[in-house]
Amino acid sequence: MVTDETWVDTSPGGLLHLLRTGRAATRADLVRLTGLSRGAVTARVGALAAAGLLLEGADLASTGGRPAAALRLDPDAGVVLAVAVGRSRSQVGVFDLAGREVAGDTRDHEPGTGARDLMPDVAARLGSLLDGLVAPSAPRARVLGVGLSLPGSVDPATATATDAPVMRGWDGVALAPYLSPVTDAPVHLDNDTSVLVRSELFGRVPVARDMLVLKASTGLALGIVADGRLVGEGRGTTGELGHTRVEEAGDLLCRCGATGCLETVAGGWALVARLQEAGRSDVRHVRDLAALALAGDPEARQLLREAGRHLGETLAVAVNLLHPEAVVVGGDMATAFDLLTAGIRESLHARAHPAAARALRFVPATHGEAAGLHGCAALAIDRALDPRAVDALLRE
Amino acid sequence: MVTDETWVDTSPGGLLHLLRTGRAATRADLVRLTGLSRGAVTARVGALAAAGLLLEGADLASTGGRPAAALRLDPDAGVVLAVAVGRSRSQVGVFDLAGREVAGDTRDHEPGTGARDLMPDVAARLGSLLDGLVAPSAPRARVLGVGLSLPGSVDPATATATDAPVMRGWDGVALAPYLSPVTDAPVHLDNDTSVLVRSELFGRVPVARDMLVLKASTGLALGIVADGRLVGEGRGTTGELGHTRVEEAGDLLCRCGATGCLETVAGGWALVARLQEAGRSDVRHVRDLAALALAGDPEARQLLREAGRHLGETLAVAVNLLHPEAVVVGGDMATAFDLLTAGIRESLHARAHPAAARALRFVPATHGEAAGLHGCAALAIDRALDPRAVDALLRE
DNA sequence: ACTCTTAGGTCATTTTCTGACTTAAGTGTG
DNA sequence: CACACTTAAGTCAGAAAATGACCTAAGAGT
Repeated sequence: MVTDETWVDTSPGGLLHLLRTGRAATRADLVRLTGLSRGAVTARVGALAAAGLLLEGADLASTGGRPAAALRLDPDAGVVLAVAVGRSRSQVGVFDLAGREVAGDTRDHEPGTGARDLMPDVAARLGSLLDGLVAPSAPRARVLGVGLSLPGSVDPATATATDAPVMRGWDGVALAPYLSPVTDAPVHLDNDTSVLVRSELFGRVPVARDMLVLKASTGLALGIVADGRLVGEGRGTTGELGHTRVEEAGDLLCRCGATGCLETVAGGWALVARLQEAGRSDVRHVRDLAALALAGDPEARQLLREAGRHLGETLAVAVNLLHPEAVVVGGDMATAFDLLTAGIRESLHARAHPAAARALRFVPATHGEAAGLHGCAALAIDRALDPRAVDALLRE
Repeated sequence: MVTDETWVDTSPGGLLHLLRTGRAATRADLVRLTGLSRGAVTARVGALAAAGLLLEGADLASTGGRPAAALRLDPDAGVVLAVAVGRSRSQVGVFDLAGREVAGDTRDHEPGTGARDLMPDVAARLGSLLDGLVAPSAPRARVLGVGLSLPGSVDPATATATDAPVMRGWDGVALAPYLSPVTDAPVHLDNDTSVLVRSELFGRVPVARDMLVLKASTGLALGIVADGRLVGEGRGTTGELGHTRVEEAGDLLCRCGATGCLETVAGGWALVARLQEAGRSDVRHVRDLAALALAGDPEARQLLREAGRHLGETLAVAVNLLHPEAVVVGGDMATAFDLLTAGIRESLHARAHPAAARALRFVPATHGEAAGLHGCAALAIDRALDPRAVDALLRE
């Protein structure tokens, strides 16, 4: 194995990538980082600017000499579409290339709604969002890609769900065709947790080079970032956390059909079920549960904290194995961040290596409720502005 | 994040890397893989051959046209030294650049022997191994590097152990100076498990792009390979498996000072202790235990199988999280591979996702008892023949 | 014997990069 | 407040490197 972490892509697309990810901001930075000569950098930057991808911003503060001109991607060089489909909710949005939401729409649907029913609706909503945009003259022409996420395993190559037990009516359905009325830009599908991880890594030097991204929602999943990269990127699956058998779950029946899964004691669906059994029929969704807890409901608080404790026990193995610096908490339960992490911390300190547990920081997902959607946008943008894609664009 | 898995290093060193790792064997392969023109490849191959790094082997079988000339690294362009220090044993060796052991020596030492006592001995043994070599005229001059491994955490940058609770007398001692009488080639230190993983990845297309490498020896550790790369490479630590608290261990006191660690029910030291308590004072080491089990001793077999079961329970979390294709089993317990994996399989099927567990293959470590040592050699070779190092060499 | 296929070398042309020179635009100082 | 100093960035001739058309080599198939 070669430690090529010092390697930098010196192609024009590579330079744009350095600028996009915040590792460089000026031509001088690029010269330093790439080892390229000033001339070569000037030429590449010129080409990127000519292609309308790069903007020369205001001068930065001087550091004792001539102030550098800030370079940045032109966020309006195009837009991407983002679609995050959940069990009972779908979010769609239009994003600029800086990853900012330009327009968006969230709608609930009946759990169990299949692709054939939901996707035309998604396409229609995307279409009207695009039509509603004022600024760009011909917005549809400038759609550079679509990022789509689903719970469960997907095949990114064909943009098809492959194993989505929670999403009946999606397995094996090719999703790209549904979007053809809106755009013929490439459609990228990934797992909902992968996409959550992406939203944390997008366009900046990440919080930590090694971290875990917990998606605590209806189900439980874990994304792993090692050396600043998403582990298993492009495989369309992420860490199954929810269906590991744990002692405390005993013989409780899980929605996956097995018994004793972690989800039965710490998954959102199980917590909601527990409240409902206790007569709280107003609680229909994890979001309701989290809201109740935030409002001070003792039962909900107790449940979430307990869930955190159970979660922490399994998480401890991951922490020991990977020695991450941080745990990012996303998903619907993350609304009650403090409660959940308090529980996790508790059992982590009991179960994991003391040094590893102590050093751990807990951070809420950057974009909160819309983190998944932002991740979908990040997916599409990263693909559209992939160094090699940009190079190909410039060659035209 | 950019999926640069399709990226290939087209520098001369990059070509050598492609040849070394078995992804290319002929000039034509290199042309196909790199997209470089024939001329460019010819020039680079020529330069590598002129530097004495590359050998033109016999012609390969024709595939309907002129047979291709096989290119391969000259395995005798240099040697590397390998040193694997364990709790009670040190292995040293001289390896050619193809990773073949040219000379080696294994010696037991008193557990607890410090660096100050052992390292001069290691250096002396390396010196006499080198002196004993017949083939190369001036062998010491051709030592391209030293690979060294220790149990516990290390700082690769300074070649110093940072946290080796099992290895008192090694913490904070810079190891490179001890080897200066033998060679002034660079000394590379890594964790024993990292090095085990390296031995699996070295010089070939790996068994699986995603796999776990279990080191089951006195202690328990896990190396993770995702997308063909060692996760956390260069951090000098690997997956702590042994010190995760598990239910079954109850309040058993671990050698780390805590209670309830997995090691207390599945670590080699604990199994040996258990046999000794039962009056089997002839069993002093995990190797004795494994040997007994292989010889049919029912008590030893029972213990190993049980250890496998405990191990599998924690391993299940890793399997669910990472969906590996294979688990490579190394370490002293791996001698009793069948017993151990039978136990692991059992609880894995009970605890992990059925699909993930079913697809899993169990494979013994390629180099058996000497896997760690081979890994040390692999470390030194990979560093010495790193594309950028080779490029630098050619520029001279 | 011949044609086809694949491997591999050669070299003039083209592409690309460097590196010295120049301009620009700020800071600090006597 | 002129003047040296520092940092940023553009320009272009010369140097370096890659390409791609053309060539030879050496087997298989018929």
